[in-house]
Amino acid sequence: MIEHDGTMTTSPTPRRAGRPPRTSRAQIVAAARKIIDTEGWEKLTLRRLAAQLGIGTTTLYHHVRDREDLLILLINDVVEQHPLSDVPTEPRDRIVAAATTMRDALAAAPWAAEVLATDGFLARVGPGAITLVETIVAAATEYGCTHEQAVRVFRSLWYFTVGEIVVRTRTARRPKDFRFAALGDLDPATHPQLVAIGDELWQRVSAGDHYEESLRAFVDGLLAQAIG
Amino acid sequence: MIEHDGTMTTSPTPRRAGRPPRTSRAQIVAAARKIIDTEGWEKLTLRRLAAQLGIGTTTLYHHVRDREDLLILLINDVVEQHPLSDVPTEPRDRIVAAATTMRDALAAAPWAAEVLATDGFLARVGPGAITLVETIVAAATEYGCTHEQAVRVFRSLWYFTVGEIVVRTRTARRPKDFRFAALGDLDPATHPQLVAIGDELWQRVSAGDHYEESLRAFVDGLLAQAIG
DNA sequence: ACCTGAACACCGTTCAAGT
DNA sequence: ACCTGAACACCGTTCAAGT
Repeated sequence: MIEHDGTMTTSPTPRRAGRPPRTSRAQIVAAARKIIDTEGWEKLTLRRLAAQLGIGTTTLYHHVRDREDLLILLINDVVEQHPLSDVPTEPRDRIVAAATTMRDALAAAPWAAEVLATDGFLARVGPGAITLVETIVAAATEYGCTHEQAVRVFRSLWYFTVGEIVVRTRTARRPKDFRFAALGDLDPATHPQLVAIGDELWQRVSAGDHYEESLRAFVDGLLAQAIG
Repeated sequence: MIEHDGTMTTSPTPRRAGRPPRTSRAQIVAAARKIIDTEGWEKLTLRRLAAQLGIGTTTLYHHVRDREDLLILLINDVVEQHPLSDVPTEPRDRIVAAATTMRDALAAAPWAAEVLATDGFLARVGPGAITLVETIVAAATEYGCTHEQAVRVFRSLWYFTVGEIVVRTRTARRPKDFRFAALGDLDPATHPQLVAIGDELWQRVSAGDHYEESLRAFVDGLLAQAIG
């Protein structure tokens, strides 16, 4: 059956009776990562993955519930590889560090945007991600938030992070000759500021990474609103 | 050919020579909305849409570039139906009003989450959405932001809004018996705050709509960071 | 207990041809 | 200029059967 605890079935520990498995979840994750790295994540299908593993497609269904389960498995793998290091003592900085770690892990998984837009994601996150949630909630509480306020702080930052990842992923895939829009072609009478800004500045700002700076503004705003 | 200006081909205005079209973009949008409303948005495929219109599937490709183009067409339609009303005079409130309008329009389009996670979205938004962008950027400028800061303010709020929509959509589709996670089952030694919060409070806070409140905190934080 | 091929029920998109 | 059916090249998932 499916081990949701991530147990590797190649473990030498004696298991339930029956035919021993030839395929482990660890092997599946490794093969999936190989496909993603060499062919691109869009090419990751259950059929290809089975072929890569040299097994029948339907065999995969003994190890993952469905395609979504596979993607979440991969996300948890990536999060596990991005541990929170150098935890700051100041609660405010700790929130920023934990959220930035979440962002960096998701940014390293180009398929995150698709997973985040599907059902039941938060229900299946692994221990690594849960620890980041605890870190943020605990820091907010330490700062003086009630439990309810702390949960709201987490959710707000989670929305911001998910949005940044979704938009970032889309932008990265964008063809080179892409232009946000012809801002210069807009009517200056109705859109004076966008015309004044122009395509060049817009694109330059969009290309920059201002996640942490905006995150800090958000944290400050949320904590000020909660504590006063 | 494809009219990206949204011109209805049923218009009585004389058009380029040739066989007159039997299908208009307006008809396509109407048929798509009917499928979404009656069968659910997941059932909206090009094949079904063509069947609904009583035309061949391939005929659709004369009116929309591809599936993504269709979805963006639908988004623009929804945004057009959610105009920004009662524009506040105070810049800060104007930003909040414009962002909330964006959110409300996207929340009314259950397929928005998928579109937002695909390529080239911002490049194809219609006039209604562009006006909301101008409103936010202009208000930030009026408050004292430079153009660069104003663009950053918009992008930050856009991330937050996209994330809220993506997470909200997923949560809405979630089966009734869903539980975020068994927070009570976590080890109190490693996750004391999450255990203390518990499933009941977490779910209650998650179910609530705190978009505008958090948005206001974000706007305050961003403007304070920019202006000091 | 684990693995399998065949089959089911679909997709989006392209192409050459019709009116 | 507009419309079309057939075909291409796939999908995820289920099922009954094998070892």
